[in-house]
Amino acid sequence: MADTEYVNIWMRPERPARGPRPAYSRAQITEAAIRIADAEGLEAATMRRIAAEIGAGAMSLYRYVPSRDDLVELMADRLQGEIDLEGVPSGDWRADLTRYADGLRAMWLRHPWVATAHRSLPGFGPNQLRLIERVMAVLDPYVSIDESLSLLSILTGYVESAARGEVSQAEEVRRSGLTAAEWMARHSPHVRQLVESGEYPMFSKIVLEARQPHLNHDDQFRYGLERVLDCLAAALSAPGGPPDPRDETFVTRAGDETTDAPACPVCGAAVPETATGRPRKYCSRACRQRAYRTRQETGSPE
Amino acid sequence: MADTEYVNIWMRPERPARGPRPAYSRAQITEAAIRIADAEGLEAATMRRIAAEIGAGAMSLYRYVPSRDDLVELMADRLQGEIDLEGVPSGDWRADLTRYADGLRAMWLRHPWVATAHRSLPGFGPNQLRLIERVMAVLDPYVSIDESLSLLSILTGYVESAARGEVSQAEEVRRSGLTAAEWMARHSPHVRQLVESGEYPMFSKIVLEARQPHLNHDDQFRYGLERVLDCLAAALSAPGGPPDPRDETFVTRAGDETTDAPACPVCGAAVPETATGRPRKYCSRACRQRAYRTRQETGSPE
DNA sequence: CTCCATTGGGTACCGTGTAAGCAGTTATGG
DNA sequence: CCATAACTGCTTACACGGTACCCAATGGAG
Repeated sequence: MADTEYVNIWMRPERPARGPRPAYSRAQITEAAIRIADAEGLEAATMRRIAAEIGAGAMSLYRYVPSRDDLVELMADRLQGEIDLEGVPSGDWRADLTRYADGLRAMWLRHPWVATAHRSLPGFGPNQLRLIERVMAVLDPYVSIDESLSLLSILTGYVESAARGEVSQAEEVRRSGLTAAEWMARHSPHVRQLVESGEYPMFSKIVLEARQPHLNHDDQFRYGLERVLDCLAAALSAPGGPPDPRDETFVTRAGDETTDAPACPVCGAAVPETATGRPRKYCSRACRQRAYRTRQETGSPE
Repeated sequence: MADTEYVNIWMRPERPARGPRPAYSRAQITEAAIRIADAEGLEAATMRRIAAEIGAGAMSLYRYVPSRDDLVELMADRLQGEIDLEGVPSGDWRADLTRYADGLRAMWLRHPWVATAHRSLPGFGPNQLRLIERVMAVLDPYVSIDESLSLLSILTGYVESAARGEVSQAEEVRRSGLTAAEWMARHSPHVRQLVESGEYPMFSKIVLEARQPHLNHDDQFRYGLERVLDCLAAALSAPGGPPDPRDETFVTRAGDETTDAPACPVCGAAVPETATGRPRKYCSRACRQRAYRTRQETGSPE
């Protein structure tokens, strides 16, 4: 209930104006969490474990991050920052998008747990925003924004879907504690049984005839990627665009919350009552912080 | 420990040979769990909650299912069974795949929690196998198994990616307890701030100019789907068929397609062959027009 | 009939995220 | 200079999660 006024992790200030120097930082916590998740999976990155990693108490983390979900969001955005698109757009859209696709996939493979953390929603994190700037600029000279969004979502969809496939097998293997070969060996009886039943001819054909699944993942990926890029190339020159829409804009007026409780002067949300009955002016610690900073910056007495 | 010999849920027999009649069934439990997950999200489908739903004790479920993860797998496979592909393949591959895509997306929208449950790995469940049989048979007459796998993974990747986007917003809204309008209103200050900062021109352009994001999701989906199907169509009619995965250099060969075939001077894509065999310079009318416009603006003779 | 594998149910354990209150630490007002 | 407010990291405590283990009841096999 507390701190509900911040829509995002990104809207919430990291450091307060006064008081002792924080011993840690969001970046440090995020880094530790990523280290653990890389090694043992996202579910191993519990609050206690992360805190132990940096030598803090479990609850201390909540001084920096309002909840674990928010921490995961921080982690996800940090990951987006790993995709290096320096110099993009270069003028060669195909090369640029190949680089983007490779970078995105490589990031997924380095951090298999993104499959769990990823929300497919705009998180508005700084790294994601920077990435959007680069990638969206690639097709901008050729097509409309709407078309750019559509085409790039096809590309990103392909990359993430491919990466998800690679990653989930790796995760399965990791979780089972077996090697990849052992995993395959364990599953083969079932597969053989399915094939021998004769009920699944296409499945059997895949198992018996297909060479793709046994192929180098890199080549598999690259082949599909070329197909997708061919698709984009065709679309870049296609007549017309997406269907004509009409709708109101995303940026709407601020919410009109109606509550009878005293309103927080910073965010306007209802001020929660404390158990002690001590009157509060702000709805949360964070809002109080913000008010102080604002007062300091503006020199306002109140 | 005791049940390690079973690789899968599917390998484990549901009912023992002897003893009292079980009071419940896997199907019944799965159904109840799906009902709860549909209404309140996958995280609400706890063992205790599911058991309560069917009037059993929490631990009783473990007589039917070895773990919650396995139950989730049962649920996921049940969902695959909802995709009706009766009569597929019909001979019209494009219609078949459209039906598959629509069915897959509709299933996702009915059960938003698949985004969490889905593992992108072959689970070898009966419904998934049946689905594979139908879908893989669609392109089987035209291309190799390997090509079928590649192309269909592009399609499935697009559909799931699109559905994941729609669903995750819906889930976000559901979890926050707000209406979609309220959610947007809550986020708009941050968006506005980002736009007004001037640091993110492409993002701003999306917010201020794009109409797609506010478009009917169905239309958005269908537009991208047509693009993907166009891509498949191009691959199906590629000269000489798909590259042979056994060929170690098939990757570069796939890349060379654009240079081997005459390339469109505007977009760089391969110029498609016409049914009449009439030679073309540009890959489409739009590219020709674009080249014409450019020529006029720059005054270039060619 | 007896036997006993299997049933559904209950209790208990450990690990999770996190709310609330604690004793120190620091910046600020007087 | 001090008193104090605001903040720090930490500890305790709680509700809830999956599930290991034990139980009496049940009903088919012999």
